[in-house]
This record gives sequence, structure tokens and C-alpha cells, in this order.
Amino acid sequence: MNRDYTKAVPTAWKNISRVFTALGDEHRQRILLTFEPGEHLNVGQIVEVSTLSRSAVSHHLKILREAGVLENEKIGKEVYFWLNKRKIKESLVAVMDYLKTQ
Amino acid sequence: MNRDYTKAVPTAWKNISRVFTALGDEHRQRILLTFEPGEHLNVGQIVEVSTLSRSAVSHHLKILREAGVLENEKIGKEVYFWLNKRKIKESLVAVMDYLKTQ
DNA sequence: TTGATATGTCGAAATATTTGGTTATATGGA
DNA sequence: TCCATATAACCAAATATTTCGACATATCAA
Repeated sequence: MNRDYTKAVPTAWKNISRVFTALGDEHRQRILLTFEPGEHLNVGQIVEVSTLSRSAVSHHLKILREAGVLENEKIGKEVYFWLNKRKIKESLVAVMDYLKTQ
Repeated sequence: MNRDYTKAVPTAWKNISRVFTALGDEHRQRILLTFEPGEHLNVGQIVEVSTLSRSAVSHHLKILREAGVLENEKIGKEVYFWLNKRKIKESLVAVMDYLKTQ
């Protein structure tokens, strides 16, 4: 039995945790699945295919962005979002590596 | 833009969602990290290394079990839990595969 | 059968997250 | 500059999750 994590987990795991929390919500999954390969979508487009209000979508986009799952850039009046594949893969690999030691 | 997921995600993704929700909580991460390779732990042992009450731990174990992340078996008076590596890996691979199409 | 132990379940309170209306800010066009 | 548009930030209400004590159930040993 490993007692190292009685009180807390390492920072690396906290970051992973945020990614998993981000992916663990169905609304956020729906947003992610909306992206076609390499596609950049602006907030309005994402709201358009969502059943949620603009501010709820904005909230979920913030969580996805803060987890590093999405990146964004403002172009003119619009903010475009796209998948950060590297970041998602990193988190998955971290858990894969943990499983390998198990 | 893929509009297929406007209202819902496929069942496969709902199952993945449960795994990610399970892994996205720090208390649950701490429980998972407590397991040494191949180890089976009973509830009392997990409570012992936790800062939470027995019933809170029981609640988290239920979430982990229902997500398929942990398996369990009652032996005598005790219930032993262990990691379901296959199930966790399956969920990670599903997301990896999604990333490959991106 | 009685008592001790291990665990699960229930219910209510505490806490956190989600939601959507409203307001603020930035951008670009007339 | 003034106005329309896109988005973010703020706030309060609705909802969901977490927490823990109390109670219920199962097992085993005396």
C-alpha cells in the first residue's frame, strides 16, 4: 500500500485531473466532438450547435481552455477555439504510464 | 463542423465519460495511487490512508466501481478492491483513437 | 444466539458546479 | 465618433456532488 498520496497528489496529477474533469462532462464532450479534423470554431458556432445558453457554453469553454484541452485566439471580433491534441495526449499517456507500472 | 453531437453523445462516450469523471477527482486519484502493483486493498485499509470519513470513502469507491475503474470482491467480512487496468486502458485508447482522426 | 467487526445505505447539511440573464469590454464598420 | 456585433465577466438561482453521522446488513467467533 502506497501512503505517499494520503494528503495530496503531485502537481503533475493535478493538471491531469483538470483534463479528466474537463473530459468527464457530457456537454463538454459534445463540444469537443463537434470539431472536425484541424477545425477552428468560434464561440458563436459552438453555441449554435449547443442546447445551452451562450454564457453556459462560455463557462464550459473556459474550463476546457484552463485544462489546456482547447486553445484559442481572438481574430477580429471573434474568438476561435481548436483542440490541443498534444495536451490531451500527454494526459492520457501519463495515465498509460502509471498503468504500465501496475 | 460536426453536428451529430448536438443533443447527445454515443453510449460508448457516456461510458468513457464516467471513467473520466471518476479520474477527475483528487480524492479518487489519491485512492487509485494508493494501490501498489497488483495489490488488492480492503475498504478499511483505504479509509486508513484517507483524510475522509468511512462513508465518504465508500461513496468514492462506489463511483470508481460503477465507472469500472475498480473491481471488488467480498472475502469474509471484508470487501477487497483492485484496479481494472483493462477498463481504464480501454477508455484512454478510445480517446487516443478519436485524436488520431483529428 | 450474542457480540464484535466490516461495510453499505440513507438522509440531511455543506459545498461546488452549472446555468442563463445582465452588464462590461473590445472590435470593426458606417 | 457612434453603433452593431462578438465575447467575456459577473451574479444569483437552480442543480448536483460531497460529506458524515446514524442506521442496516452480513459475517464470523465465542
